[in-house]
Amino acid sequence: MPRAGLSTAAVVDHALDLIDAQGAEALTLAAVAAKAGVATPSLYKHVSGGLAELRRLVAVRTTDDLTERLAAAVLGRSREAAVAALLTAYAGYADEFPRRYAALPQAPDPDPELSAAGGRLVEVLFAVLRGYGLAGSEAVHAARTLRATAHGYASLATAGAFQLAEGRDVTLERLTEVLVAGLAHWPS
Amino acid sequence: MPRAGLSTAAVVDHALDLIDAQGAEALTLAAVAAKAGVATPSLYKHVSGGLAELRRLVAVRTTDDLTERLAAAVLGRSREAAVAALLTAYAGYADEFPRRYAALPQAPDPDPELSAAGGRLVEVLFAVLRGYGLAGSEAVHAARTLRATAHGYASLATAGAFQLAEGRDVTLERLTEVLVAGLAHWPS
DNA sequence: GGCTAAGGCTATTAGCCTTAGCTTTATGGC
DNA sequence: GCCATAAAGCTAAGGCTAATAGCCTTAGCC
Repeated sequence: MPRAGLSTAAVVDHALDLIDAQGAEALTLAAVAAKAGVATPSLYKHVSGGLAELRRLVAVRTTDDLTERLAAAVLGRSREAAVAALLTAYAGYADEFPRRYAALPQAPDPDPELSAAGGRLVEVLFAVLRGYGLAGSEAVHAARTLRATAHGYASLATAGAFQLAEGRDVTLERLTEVLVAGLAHWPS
Repeated sequence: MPRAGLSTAAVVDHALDLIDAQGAEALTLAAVAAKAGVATPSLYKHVSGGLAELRRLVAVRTTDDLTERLAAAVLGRSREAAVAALLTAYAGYADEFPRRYAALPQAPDPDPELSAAGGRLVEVLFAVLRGYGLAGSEAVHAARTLRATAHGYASLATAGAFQLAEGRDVTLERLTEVLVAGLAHWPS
């Protein structure tokens, strides 16, 4: 029995493929093992915590991917342009990988690694807010506002909540305008 | 074997109890049956679609409960007061039943009944927007903005994403102010 | 050449969902 | 008051999954 040459990262790759193709429900150790050409228990050599840890790893990977995109999008921009680019990139990621994004909240509850990934994402938001001269507690509230807005839109969009004929793009534009205006006249 | 006097609604009640107490992961037909004092297969008499349908029913019930709260909160208010009351009520519901709210996106994907429940919720938002003279397509975009904001905040709050020391209440205040201002000067 | 560690495997257990078919209870009409 | 029938429960069984235990083999290094 030749080695399959698996690794933790490769297992996560297969997991993401499964989720993207069939949704979070389809993420099962048996399915991942089949994709990897390996027996189910062998996965425990790379993902010792079993299914729960795999879900956690998927969430961390997704969050980090998203963070990278956001960082690239805001690079070299500031204020309105940065906020607009951020929201566009955020929504774009969710649009490109809807099932993956929808699977994010499936991760086990309070996890240090996932929190750290969230922290890295928030750092990008803080960087954008620096252009508005926001710091300290108000920057925290503004960052939460930014994140809540982006996540709320992405979450509803991927969940198929926007069923009326009106284009989602326009909604995102309006949302962006409201947010930009709100940051420009931040209440404090 | 005396009758347990079960009904679809009672099954959903038990499901909600389980979710509230132990999270969405704990929602299993076996556990519901145990709570109801019934053998597992008996549940199929009331929830013919099995676990998937139960999850769907839970989501519908939760959405309707939330809608009722929102409707009560905005009753007799308009404009800023209505928006503030709406967001407070929305966040309050998620805060009171965090696991139930977090379980919402677990429902099977495109479902007519759940869509209808979502539609009823959106009707409340439209009612609030009437105070702003918004109608037609712009009202749709504004309603989505409203919903995305409320859901984004609630979703992140229940997921434990707000870990810094700053109070969530203040964040919600800021979010409300931004939204109120955005609606007052709606871009169109 | 041999040792060690890592990466596979099979076998097994336990828990769950689901279907099928039987039995009992309650109810409504006569 | 009795009986037919539908609803509501049951047991039994099948199939899927995660997870653990214990074994075997490969790869690499001393």
